[in-house]
Amino acid sequence: MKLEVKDYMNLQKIVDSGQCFRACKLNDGWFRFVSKDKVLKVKEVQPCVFEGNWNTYWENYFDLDTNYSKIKCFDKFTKKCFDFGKGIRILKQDPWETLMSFIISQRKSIPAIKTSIERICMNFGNEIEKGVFTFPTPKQVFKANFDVLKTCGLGYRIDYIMSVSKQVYVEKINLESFNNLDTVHLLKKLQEFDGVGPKVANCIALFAYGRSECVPVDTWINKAISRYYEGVNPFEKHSKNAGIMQQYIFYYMINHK
DNA sequence: GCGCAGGTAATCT
DNA sequence: AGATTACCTGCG
Repeated sequence: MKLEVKDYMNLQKIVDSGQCFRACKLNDGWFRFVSKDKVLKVKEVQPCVFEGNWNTYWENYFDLDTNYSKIKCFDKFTKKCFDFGKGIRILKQDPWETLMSFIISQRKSIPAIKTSIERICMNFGNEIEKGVFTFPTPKQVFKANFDVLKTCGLGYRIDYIMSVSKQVYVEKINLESFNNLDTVHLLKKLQEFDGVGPKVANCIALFAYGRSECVPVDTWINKAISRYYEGVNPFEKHSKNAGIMQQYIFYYMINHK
C-alpha cells in the first residue's frame, strides 16, 4: 500500500535520531519499525511516497497529521538545525516501551542502549516474525528470570526496571490513561517511577505522549545551550513546539561532534 | 586498558 | 535549594 506524505519524512534520519532504539534499516532501502505487536516494513519509492503495510496505527505513529514544514524556527541556529534534520518526525511510541527504554538509556551510549533493549526483547518478548520480537509486557518483565535479566547489560538500572515493572504490573497502572493528563501532571506522574527524573520524563512525554512542548535537556542540548545561547536555555520562551526543535538540535549536535 | 556515555537518587553543605 | 557523588557495564 502506498502512502503520500504532505511534508517530509526521512526514515534514515528517524532511525538515527535517538528517539527510538529498535527501528532499523533492512536491504534495498527498506526499513523496519516495531511497536506493540505490530511490524511495519516501509520504503520511500518516490519523494514523499512510501510503500509499506500502512494502517491508521502507523500514520499516527509517524505523526502524519502534523505538518512539520510549518513549524517556526526561533532563530538562525534552529533554522540551520531544522534544515539539517529535515525529515525527522517525532514518533508516537508505545508508552511502556518508551518508559523502559529511557530508564535504560541513562549514562549509556546509543549503541549500548540498543544492545540492551534487543537482548531484553529476545529473552522476554514474543517472536512475532522470524527474529523480530515484541517488547516484553510489564508482566513479562516482572516475571523475568533475574539471572537472564542480568545478562542484558542493565547494570544498576536493573533495580529501576524491576521496581517499575512491579509497580505497573501489580498496581495495574494503565499507561495509556496518562494520555488524559495535562502535561504538568503527566511529567509529575512519570517522575514517580523509580529511576525516572526530569530528563527521562520529558523524553517519555515527548516520544510517547506526543507532548511537543516538552524539552528533554541532556548533555548534547546542554552543549548547544552553552555554545550557541551563552548558557541561557532558549526553550522556556518558545513553548509550543519546543520539543520538536529540541530534537532537531539534538540531531544536529550528535552529527557535529 | 581506560574514560566516558542522551541521568538519578542519596547525601552532603 | 543547590552542589556533589556513587552507580553498572559496554562501546570506542
